[in-house]
Amino acid sequence: MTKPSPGTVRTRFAPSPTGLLHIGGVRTALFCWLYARRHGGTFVLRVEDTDRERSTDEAVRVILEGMAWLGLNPDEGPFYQTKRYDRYREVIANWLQTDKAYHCYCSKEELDTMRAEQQARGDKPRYDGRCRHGKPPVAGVTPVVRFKNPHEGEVVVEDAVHGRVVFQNKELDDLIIQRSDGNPTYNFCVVVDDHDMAITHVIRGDDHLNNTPRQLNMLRAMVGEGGPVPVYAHLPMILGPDGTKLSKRHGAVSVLEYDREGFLPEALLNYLARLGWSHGDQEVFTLAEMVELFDIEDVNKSASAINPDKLAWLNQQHMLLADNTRLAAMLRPQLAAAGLEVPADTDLVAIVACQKERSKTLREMATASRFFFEAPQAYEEKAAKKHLAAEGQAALQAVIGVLEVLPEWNGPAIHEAINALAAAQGVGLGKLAQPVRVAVSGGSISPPIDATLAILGRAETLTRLARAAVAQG
RNA sequence: GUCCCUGUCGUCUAGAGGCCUAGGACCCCACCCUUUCAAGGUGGCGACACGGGUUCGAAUCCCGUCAGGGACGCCA
Repeated sequence: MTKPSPGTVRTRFAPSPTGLLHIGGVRTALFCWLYARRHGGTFVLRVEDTDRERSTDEAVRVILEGMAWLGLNPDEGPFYQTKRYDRYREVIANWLQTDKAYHCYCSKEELDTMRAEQQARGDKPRYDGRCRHGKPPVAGVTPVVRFKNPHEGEVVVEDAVHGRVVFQNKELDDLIIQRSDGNPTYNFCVVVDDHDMAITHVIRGDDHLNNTPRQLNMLRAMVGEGGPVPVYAHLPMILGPDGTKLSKRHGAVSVLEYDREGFLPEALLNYLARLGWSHGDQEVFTLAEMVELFDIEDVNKSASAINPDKLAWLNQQHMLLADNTRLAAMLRPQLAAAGLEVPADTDLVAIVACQKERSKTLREMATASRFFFEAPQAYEEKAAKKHLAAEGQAALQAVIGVLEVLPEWNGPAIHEAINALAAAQGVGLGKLAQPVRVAVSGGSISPPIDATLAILGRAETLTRLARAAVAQG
């Protein structure tokens, strides 16, 4: 395949708002977006809402908000198919007139019977074309419109990820392009839109590979035999962690849920990019690197299961890379969701700085940071037993002694003071740090004690130490 | 049932006939570092679905089998 020249590439992401946008759709959107960015092209967003029964405003909202959150902004659109009905009717009228389509009066029951018979014979169920050569209108029945698919020959799909795939026209049938209620159908609208929007690369899930020959036949009805057709690229499916189809139980949740759970958009995107695509041994990619390195030719053919552990790991990798001020702003809503009030003078950036290497997500970070905002209600039993007994009490008193008189309250000063005390007493740092940790955090886990106390402030630190120093019997 | 697609560690992947004793990553385990937890470092466990060909040589090419998935709607 020849490389597209700059500025000519046009890709589209065409979700249908019948379910909430989940990571399967996001991966498709990402590859479309990356390909357009990589080749200096145009990324189009088109909402395929011709199924008016099942499309919801909520689903449309999730698509728009989700893509905005991820930064996958369209260069054109969103377009809505329901706003293009005049155009679809125009094409259908033209096809009816030029004998490329015809009215079909078959009832649902009739079609069901026909399919049942075919199944019983071991045939592939397909419309047998009984109305194809003109049948008198049936009174009181509004006909559907069917496309006249060629009977002979084959359709060749030159797929960018699967290679050449050949279908026989005799396997296809005359599909309905307009329902009896007048609404056009999916496969038809896709063809008209991809043509009208001058899409050069159709990148979508490989569940659409089987639709491609029908679409190619209709496209040729529009542009003629030698007319331009887009490059097709059918991406492998994404499966749930157990290797089965993505479902509500695992993974098929709204993409916005990942925001709520404290994932970074670039981490999700990085994770999704590595599903079916790779660049040597590299695991962590910035958005810029993905744009620079991505190519549809390097995409795999086989389906892949999502791995929540790896997503979490990648999220931490990206937090480590991210700017602390930005992370602090993202941490705020997580703290609020955890029911914590953040005083105006809190140094969230300092909290982020010491927590990000010990958190997989921002939600985890919020949870682990609770004690910065609330004094411990109780001490973790095991930790208290071990560190707040007689020996611990003495350690706390000694620490209180040096911290009370510390001239400056900052990390290095605290570090030095406690180190000096440990040296003077001839004990390891742990002997002092652990009791302090339990006293201020309520448990045995926290960032380094000097950073922790610096953030907490002198007054709060001394209050908590004093309380712990007498708390245990 | 018919047609189409896919098959490398548990998972994501590298691999374009000799660089493969099959590499990396997540997970798990051990050790190092260490003030706890992490992060980081080192090492370990662990795969070419099966059977036939082609070839001096096959994870790689061909055929078959098996397994998984998709499509077959007045859903998209």
